[in-house]
Amino acid sequence: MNKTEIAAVLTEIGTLLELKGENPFKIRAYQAGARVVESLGEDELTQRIEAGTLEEVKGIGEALAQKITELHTTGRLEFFDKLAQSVPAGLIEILRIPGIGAKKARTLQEKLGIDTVAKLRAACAAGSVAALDGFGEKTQEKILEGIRNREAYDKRHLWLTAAEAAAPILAGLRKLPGVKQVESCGSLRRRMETVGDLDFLVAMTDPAPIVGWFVTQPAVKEITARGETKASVRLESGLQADLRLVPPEQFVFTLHHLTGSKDHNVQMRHRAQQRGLSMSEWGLVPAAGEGTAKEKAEHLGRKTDIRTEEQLFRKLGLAHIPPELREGLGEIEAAAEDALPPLVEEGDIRGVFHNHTTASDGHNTLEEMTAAAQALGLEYLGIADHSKSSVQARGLSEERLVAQIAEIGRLNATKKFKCHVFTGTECDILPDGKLDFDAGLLAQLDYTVVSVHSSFRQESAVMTKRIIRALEQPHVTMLGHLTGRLLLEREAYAVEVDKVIDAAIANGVVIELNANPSRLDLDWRHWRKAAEKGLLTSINPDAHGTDQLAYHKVGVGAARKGWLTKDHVLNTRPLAAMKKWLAARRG
DNA sequence: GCCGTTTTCGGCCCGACTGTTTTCAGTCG
Repeated sequence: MNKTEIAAVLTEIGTLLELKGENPFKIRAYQAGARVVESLGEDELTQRIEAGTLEEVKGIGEALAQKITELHTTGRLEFFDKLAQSVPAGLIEILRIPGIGAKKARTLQEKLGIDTVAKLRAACAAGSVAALDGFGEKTQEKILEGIRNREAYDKRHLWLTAAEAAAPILAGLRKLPGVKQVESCGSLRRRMETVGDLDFLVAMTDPAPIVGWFVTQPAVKEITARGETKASVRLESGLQADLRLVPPEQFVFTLHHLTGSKDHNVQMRHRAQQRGLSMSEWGLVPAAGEGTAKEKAEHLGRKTDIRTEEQLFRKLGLAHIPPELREGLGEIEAAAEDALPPLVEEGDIRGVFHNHTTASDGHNTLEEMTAAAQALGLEYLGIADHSKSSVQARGLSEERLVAQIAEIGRLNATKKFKCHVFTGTECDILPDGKLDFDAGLLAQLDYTVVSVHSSFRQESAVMTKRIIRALEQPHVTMLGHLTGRLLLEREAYAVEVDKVIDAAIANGVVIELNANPSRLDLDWRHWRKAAEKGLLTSINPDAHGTDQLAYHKVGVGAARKGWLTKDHVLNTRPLAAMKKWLAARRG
């Protein structure tokens, strides 16, 4: 089993234990274990299992190490099989209905024999759920509503979709009287590739009008909770949006808390404890003494001199950790040693490669794309239309590509645009690893992106060999969307990413960070290690229209999550340096 | 089940909101 599959089993064990009413801390240990396994490299996991050093990893003890090893080597786990048999499969689905936790799910099963969503719906319709102790009419109605909406509500949303939904709400909140500070938190602020819900935090003096404004926004479909300092709504798109209101002196603590991630927060609280402090959304207060964290924070509130996250981190002896890095993957250790990298920024991007025009499946002409790139302040634009085998995308024949090279040459010569256009292609990697164009033609281009667009279902070893073979061909500049995933739509194809990374480094090939919001491929989780090994990336919008050229900004978010600096990103180089680099690469 | 510069046992975050209660349990984040 690979690490993703193992992590899924550990997570499911956690869920099953929850349904059995097990010790909550044991459940948390399995969930934490799953996250730790997911964060390890595939190679590292294998090596540790072989060397028996799995227990050295924080969060994995004797029991988890044994179970992970069994899963990795045999692909099965007796403990899990027995556990799964003892819990009806339908209960897990019932647990996903909002308002139903482990306790309620168990009650439903024990008292009414409910172990599927269908039975639950029938019981609600018959009114027998409302008659249970601890349940009532409203709960029953909420469950029915939850069953009706679960598809839309379960869904996560692309980062850009969430960002676009959040923008008008943020802007509106900022304009309200009495509002001092506003920020969106959670995975949106951490720039995760997908977002489950929106979290808005407001520093203010009078909550009532703000809550009133929030729940009456045009995009609001349903109000799910409305209190003094909190409100939750469901937007038309299915996105949930939460609002939190705090006094100004508490803002920074709640901002950090709601930004997360959970793992990061756990580690931060631990660090605070080591310093005799207690950290929470309420404040950073002495751990000793009577009273809750909230009471102490309220008592100290006006006296605290911490107003920014920089100050909050400094109080714990840490350099400022950008939100993108707060995943509990070593950022606190690095911040303690002042070893956090200076992350690449949107403004560092000087030009973009891998863009399409109407010559293949783009929506805008060469000139329109160039004008749009210039309007974005970019110094250069790389065209990379599809090659002949991508028939569905009107891939260019050799003749049409030669004609396009000439056309781009003429456009550059007119000096009509300050933005320079580089000639290129997105050349198909054929199923056997050969390229769709021969080396003679590729040599005439400024650069070549090679990508897989067919035979997605090849075995992992075959796919890996196929891609590596392509990287070894002359005149290959970059590898496009390494795994071919489409977020929330299509899984990555089976491929050994680490081996492809090593081959790219060996052949001096760049691996793109495809910045299309549905791709963000190669995934940010790989970049830190890959960059340390010497891999270079290019943040490519893969724009199929002028409106998509700015996708590189989304890609910068993913690059930042991957700990990348300006030096790791090829297209932060100015035009002259870029020309020189490409010329040297062509040899 | 994990962890330890309070180290092998006893913690492990905790408060808001809801719906059900009649003082609180369950869920959620």
